[in-house]
Amino acid sequence: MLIAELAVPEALKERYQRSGITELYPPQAECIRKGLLSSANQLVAIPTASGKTLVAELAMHRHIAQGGKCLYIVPLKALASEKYAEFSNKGVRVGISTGDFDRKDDRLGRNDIIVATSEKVDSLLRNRTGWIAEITLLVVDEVHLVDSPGRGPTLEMVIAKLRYRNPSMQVVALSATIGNPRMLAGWLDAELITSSWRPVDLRQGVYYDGTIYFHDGKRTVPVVSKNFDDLNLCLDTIAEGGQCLVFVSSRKNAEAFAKRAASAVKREDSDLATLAEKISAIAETELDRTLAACVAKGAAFHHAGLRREARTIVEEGFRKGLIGCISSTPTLAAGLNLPARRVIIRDYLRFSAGEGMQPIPVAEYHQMAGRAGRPHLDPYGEAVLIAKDRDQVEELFAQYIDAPAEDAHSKAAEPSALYTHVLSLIASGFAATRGDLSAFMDRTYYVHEHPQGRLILRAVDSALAFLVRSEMVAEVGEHLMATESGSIVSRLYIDPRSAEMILTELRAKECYSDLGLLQLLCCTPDMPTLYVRNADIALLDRILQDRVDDLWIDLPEDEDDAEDYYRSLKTALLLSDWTDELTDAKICERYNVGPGDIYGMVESVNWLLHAGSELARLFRPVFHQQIREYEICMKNGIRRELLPLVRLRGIGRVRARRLFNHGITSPDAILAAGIAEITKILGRGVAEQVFLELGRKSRHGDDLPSQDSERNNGQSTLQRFG
DNA sequence: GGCACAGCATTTTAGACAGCATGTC
DNA sequence: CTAAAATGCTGTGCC
Repeated sequence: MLIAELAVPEALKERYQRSGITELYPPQAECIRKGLLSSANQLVAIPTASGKTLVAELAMHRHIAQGGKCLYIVPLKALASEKYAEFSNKGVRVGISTGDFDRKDDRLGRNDIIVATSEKVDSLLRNRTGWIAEITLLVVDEVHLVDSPGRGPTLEMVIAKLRYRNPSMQVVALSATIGNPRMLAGWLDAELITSSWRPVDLRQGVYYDGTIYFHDGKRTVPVVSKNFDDLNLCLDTIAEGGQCLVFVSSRKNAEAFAKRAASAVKREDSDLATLAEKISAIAETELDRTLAACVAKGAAFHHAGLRREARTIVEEGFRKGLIGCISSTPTLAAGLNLPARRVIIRDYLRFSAGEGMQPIPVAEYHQMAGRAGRPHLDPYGEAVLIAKDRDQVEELFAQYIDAPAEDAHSKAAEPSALYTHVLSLIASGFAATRGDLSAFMDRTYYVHEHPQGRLILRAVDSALAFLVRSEMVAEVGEHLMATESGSIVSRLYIDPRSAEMILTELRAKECYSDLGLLQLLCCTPDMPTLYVRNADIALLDRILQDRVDDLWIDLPEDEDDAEDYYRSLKTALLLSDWTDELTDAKICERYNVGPGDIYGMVESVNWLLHAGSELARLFRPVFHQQIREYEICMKNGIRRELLPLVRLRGIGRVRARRLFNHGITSPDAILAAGIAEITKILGRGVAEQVFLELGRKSRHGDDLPSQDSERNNGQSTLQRFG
């Protein structure tokens, strides 16, 4: 089917034709034939990289041409950015909304396409964002993730909510291949499009003892390294002029492989040197330096311990063809689209808490294998599993290559998932009685899969009981309504169980303590916590003794709960070190984490600190100011004494500390010191900027105490420059 | 006594969404 | 509980 024949705007067709796209791929053509452009709901379950985005784009542009508005839901922030860039500059207005980026909500609504994560959409629904009602086309990328235990229920509820609000909205759901696409399509009232067609030939095989075995033949891999088969596979691809992606099971493995690959590849190249220099320039920790050293020789590793900048540099270096191979944890499997000639799935077993080593799901294998072969650039793609012995060759073929994809089952009946969703249904007007709640549940994938829906109704009941008990929902006769705290908790987007913990502790504590608050937040189900090593326990016990007065939560009686307790304590200590201005390098060493982990944890706790300060504002006002201030400390990684300084534009962690150590502790002191003195400390550009701002503030009379500062608890004049 | 190191025992182990209001070195 | 690599520990041999 030709692009030119399609009922979509001419401008879009011309754009495609200019970039060489003249004909649809077979699965795309099938979507058109099955009514994509005449508002039929569709579930498109086809392999990665076989043109799903184009299907969505065609449908979106058709809606926009008719005055409609499109919402594109993705599972990851990185994917949101990728899609945002992809849809932009094609003659329509595109917006993005994730926790990171947000063009203010009302402005956001002016776009034709809005790309957002599922949680963000849920949050927008909870805040009753007006433009949601204008959505005429919903695109859900990676719908099969309704199956994921943690976040699947949110996606499921968001889809159900949107369809409830906009009954005539078209739904286009994009999915990886799954075992039960018919079931999922049934839920969505969607036409099903399945296919195994791929634009680039994908050869899947198993390596054993110098040979890759394919269904239709084999390929000998030259032996370069005596001991390392994985390395030989990698070098083979590079020698052939391709690039290689190696999936391994742990960060340590990823680093170890990259080091080995680096010394084997040893490519010397000025572009590589520049790239390595870029990493060195931002390097603060040992991890960054190791990465720089590997990149200089043409190999890299990739995992969530890396800071974002470092990850981006690696991804770009690979995309440009400079880096020959990346060894990666699953970060790259699910995230960005970063194809390579050959993908090596080296570790198909991965540790899972409580279950030991588990084989990765078939779906994940496909996701990794699907990265093989860059359209228009590689003649073919190869995905290779590595067998440990001869028998395993057959096993791996059966277990992965020839295995059917897993079914996607709803996880919405998981009791832990429903607290937040039941509250949100009541607080944002989807349900006003128990009957409404159960009627709404009928619209879920869970009930579509289990028509009786017993389990989910029981989970709804127990969630509701909790919400009533903790006074977030009030039940008056038949009527269910969110209380003030319930409605705030729903909008803050934290788990009601977290909110309940925070509220009880805030109300119970006589004295405020930064560490106590951190510890509390880290005990919350919304906070990811650090792994506790054996050697940590002694250290943590000592802290437990030394800082009894600061801590808010006691070691639980039950020994089974001790691990979680230590985990949250360790996490709280890391964050406390961050606001104590320890360097990244020091924190990484002390807690055995990467800089990326620090960033992630600070981000999570910031969100909870914000929630905590909002809850305190209403229910424990004496603590409010202090929590708000500590929130700023956490954001900047500073002690309280620097608070007055970071209020200034252009002054962050480092500059504030430099000023403070020169005895300049407040904006007033800056003015008093004079521009010459400040120039000596911060340099001319920054000093001028600071004085410009100070001048502007006083002209506007902004240096008078603001209304807020009456609640100031004796903490100096923080509000002055707000 | 001190130290290098083989060889055995123990330890450790992936990822990432949300609020808010805009800018670090 | 399952694996495998990294790390820790012990004991030996050597000077």
